[in-house]
Amino acid sequence: MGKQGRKMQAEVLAVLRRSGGPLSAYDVLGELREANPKIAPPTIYRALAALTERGSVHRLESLNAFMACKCDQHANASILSICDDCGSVEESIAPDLLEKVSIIAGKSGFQPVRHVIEVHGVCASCGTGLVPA
Amino acid sequence: MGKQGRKMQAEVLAVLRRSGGPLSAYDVLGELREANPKIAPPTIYRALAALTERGSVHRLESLNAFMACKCDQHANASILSICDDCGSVEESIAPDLLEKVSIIAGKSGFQPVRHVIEVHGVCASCGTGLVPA
DNA sequence: TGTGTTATGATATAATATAACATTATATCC
DNA sequence: GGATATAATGTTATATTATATCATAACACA
Repeated sequence: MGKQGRKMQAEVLAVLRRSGGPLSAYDVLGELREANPKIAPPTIYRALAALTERGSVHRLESLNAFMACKCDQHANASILSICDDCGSVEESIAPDLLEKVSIIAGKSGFQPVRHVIEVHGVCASCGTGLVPA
Repeated sequence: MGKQGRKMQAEVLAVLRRSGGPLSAYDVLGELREANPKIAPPTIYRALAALTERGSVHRLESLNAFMACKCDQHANASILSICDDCGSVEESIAPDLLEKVSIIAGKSGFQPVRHVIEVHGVCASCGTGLVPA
């Protein structure tokens, strides 16, 4: 992979961590271009692909965005709860649930490889007061 | 909504049904342009939005594609099993699983509104022979 | 060192999606 | 019916997301 690749990955990860929330690839690109205006999209996408593969970064498929993994225990896929009001995202780990999904998906011989579980809704702080008795 | 909107939705749905599998919005656009070359992307996206809202069509977030619902019982979100080899997609219905997902996502007060559950892997026919004893 | 392999850089462009506004159809009121 | 408001649709343009392609550079190792 080479040093430069790792360095770029570290920089991309740093940007995502600083942000705390999901960023588009072009958001990341924009930030890194402040230091180095010559960076091109494929560079970012390559770094994101490596980070995603490794589990340090999650891709939010329903948002076309990326986020640093917060749980530091990413053997398993996460359940991502996305607040449509404020854009915040929470991660939940639930290996048994993944297994249930796999079983259902696998009913007719399908072999699961990767799980995408995203839940859109309203987070606790945005939802306060919205639920009458 | 008007007659023309409904007609367009019917045509889009027909294209998706004929295909059987997932199509991108631009695939649909291409097909419909054979009959009417002047159709523009927003027309397709509006029809797809209406169909998706109604549940007749599923959006595959991890594929940026759309597919006619096959189960004709779409009160609940589906679990979509996507074969990365042949591109075929299977739908499964599992309301109890959705509820479990909701419970997990809802732990810290999050209120789920929409579930995205997609499983990538290899379908039965593509996987044949790949699993040694 | 030479040679094959893999990673990176750079350019361009493809693919996906929506903003913005003009136009047309539909409803409503008088 | 005609005037006016409302909402749906058409049209143009452009924004956003992602990748193909090929050139170049680093590396592995005989």
